[in-house]
Amino acid sequence: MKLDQRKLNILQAIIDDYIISAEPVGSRTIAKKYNLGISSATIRNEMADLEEMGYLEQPHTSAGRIPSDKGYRLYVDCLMTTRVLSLPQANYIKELYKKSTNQIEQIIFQTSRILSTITNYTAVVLEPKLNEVLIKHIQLVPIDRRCALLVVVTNTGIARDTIIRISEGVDSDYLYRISNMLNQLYKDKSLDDISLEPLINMQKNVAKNREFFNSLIDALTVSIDIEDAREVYLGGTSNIFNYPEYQDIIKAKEFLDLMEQKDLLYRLLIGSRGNGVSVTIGQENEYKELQDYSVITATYNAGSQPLGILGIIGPTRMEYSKAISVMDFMGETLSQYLTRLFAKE
Amino acid sequence: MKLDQRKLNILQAIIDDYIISAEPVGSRTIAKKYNLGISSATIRNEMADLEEMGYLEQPHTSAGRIPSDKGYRLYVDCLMTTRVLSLPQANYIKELYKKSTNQIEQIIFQTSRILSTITNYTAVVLEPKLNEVLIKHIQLVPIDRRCALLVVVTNTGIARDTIIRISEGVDSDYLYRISNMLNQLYKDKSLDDISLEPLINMQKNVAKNREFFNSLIDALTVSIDIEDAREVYLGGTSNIFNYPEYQDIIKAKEFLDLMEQKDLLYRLLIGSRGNGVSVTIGQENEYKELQDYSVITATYNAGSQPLGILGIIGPTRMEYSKAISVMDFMGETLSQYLTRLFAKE
DNA sequence: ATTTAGCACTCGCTAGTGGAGAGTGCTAAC
DNA sequence: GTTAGCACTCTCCACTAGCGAGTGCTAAAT
Repeated sequence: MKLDQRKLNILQAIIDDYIISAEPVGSRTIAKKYNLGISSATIRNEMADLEEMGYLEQPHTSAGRIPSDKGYRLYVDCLMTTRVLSLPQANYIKELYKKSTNQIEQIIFQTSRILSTITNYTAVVLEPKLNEVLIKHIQLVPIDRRCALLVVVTNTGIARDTIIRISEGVDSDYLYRISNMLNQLYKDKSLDDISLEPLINMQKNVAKNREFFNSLIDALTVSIDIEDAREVYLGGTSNIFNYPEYQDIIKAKEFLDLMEQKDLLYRLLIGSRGNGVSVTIGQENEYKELQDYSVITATYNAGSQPLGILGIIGPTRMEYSKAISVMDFMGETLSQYLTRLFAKE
Repeated sequence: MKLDQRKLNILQAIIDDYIISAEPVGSRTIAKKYNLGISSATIRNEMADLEEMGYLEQPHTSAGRIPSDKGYRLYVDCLMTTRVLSLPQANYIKELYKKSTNQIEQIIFQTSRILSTITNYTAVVLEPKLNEVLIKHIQLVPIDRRCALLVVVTNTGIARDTIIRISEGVDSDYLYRISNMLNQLYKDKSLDDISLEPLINMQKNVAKNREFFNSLIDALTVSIDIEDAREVYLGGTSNIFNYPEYQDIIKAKEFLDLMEQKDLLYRLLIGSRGNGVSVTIGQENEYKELQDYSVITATYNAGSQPLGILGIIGPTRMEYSKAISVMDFMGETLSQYLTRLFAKE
């Protein structure tokens, strides 16, 4: 069977309609609302064909048709009318960003809120990470007699701090000397090729302060495991309730439980292919738990350096056209913002 | 009318039963299940009295009674049998803490998860803050030619970082000198009595690098506004769905929207009275949005220094006895953990 | 050879009905 | 003061009937 233009028109009409109404679409609706110049009977025949080809589904006999994941895919790739964000909307977003501080976490948090508010879906935003994270500075800061803070600053603008306990003989002078040494050892080194060996050797040679070194090595190990610490920011989890397909309390709970699994969200975002905007529809998702949803992701960067990923999660019956344009714009805007922040010159 | 012992016994039985069943409790149920030695008819009379006194409510004629907020209050203050956590449960919690790192945020996050898992309610945990937050260290770290990071470390073990843009003439040597100066100015000062004046003067006197100083002053202002940045950690938001009174999708959405208002949760926790465990039932809550829920909070500290607050939010029909014992234990355990971490000697 | 009108049939949704069950309040007896 | 008995109330559930939307098929029209 061939997918001729008429079938495509009908499919488009059905999906457009279903996205708005959330009700199975019947042949008469299409015939009346969309002037395709054919009768409902003809549309009925075509719809039967489209179902056979896998683009439509019927919830039960004598109901209208709803799009399948395959149908949505075709729609997203070929059928939908692509939009550009309206100027007022674009300005609105930019305006919101102006209120941000320069704290990276603040900006990312803000982004998740803006995204969920504007799209009405649940937003997930991954904290930035450079491909090559370099250590810019390491410092041991004495807090009181028995504890100190190890602060590691990277070129992504993120500082991590870990408490370490210190033993009797360690004073702030000593900490200062160790800080200097750590800087010499690790400054401008990539997180990936940091070796703890020099520290371990040192521990062996210096008989005293053994406990302190243990603590230090532990803390450093934790601190440089940046990947582990990339926070995922969530916004608008309750938005899912706006959609009739998730009025069911069981489904709602399922969704919320998913959203609390930070590692799942992390893998979801990380796994999104390529640069720019990417759409994953229902069963296309590699995670079973998410195969009832559609996910749209977009990358953001500083200059040409990819930094992180933002995404929205909603029902497969998503307003793809609007959502994609928003994601595109947000990725772009955030990139601009961060590029300016990190500007090399 | 007098609240004699028999009335109290009946009230206790009703509340105990209702907390488990979530169904209005009838006189026959009480007569059969709890051996009070009186017939259902007598209980009926007493129940009518208790209703008149405001301790019970009737959803509709010919239904059983449910406790009012006032009833729960009496229950919590006088009637319920107080429990202590069983040893296995206590050990279980301690075991979970052993997996934590020494990163404060990690510990607090962990706490919110443990709390929500064990109680089956939604947990909120406020990041620590000392009464007197002292700056232990300030450092400007060059990231690249045009931007640097201002890192402020406090004695609470929290580092905050803010990006600042730097102008042409500023090199890492210069940043280093400024860092030293900042440390001299602000080290061991309380956040409350930090004055930006010296910096502003400096900016006036040093004609060049005006832009850099602007940026620095802004960043410092943001960094020392610690109160603004106290993160509230949430756990188990979906737990609310476990309870029949929140099966309604509209109520559920309301709840989730509340939980996204970090500032509300912040004020809720901060406003909890006194030291130790505190229970707020329904309408007792000063925030209208939360008058359908009960909140139990507990403080945690390091030594004698109060640090922060943890809380759980659930239906007014809460397992107060169990919840209170868990909160008590968790506050204690977290305090011990942090006390050891910050131990002065 | 398509396209369309007509029609019988299917299925979900809704409103209405009628017990069953749980619980109350009252009265009168204990 | 307590209790048994009873009439009454109200919710909940299952059942039914009818409506409406939509389909697929057939036969006529283009």
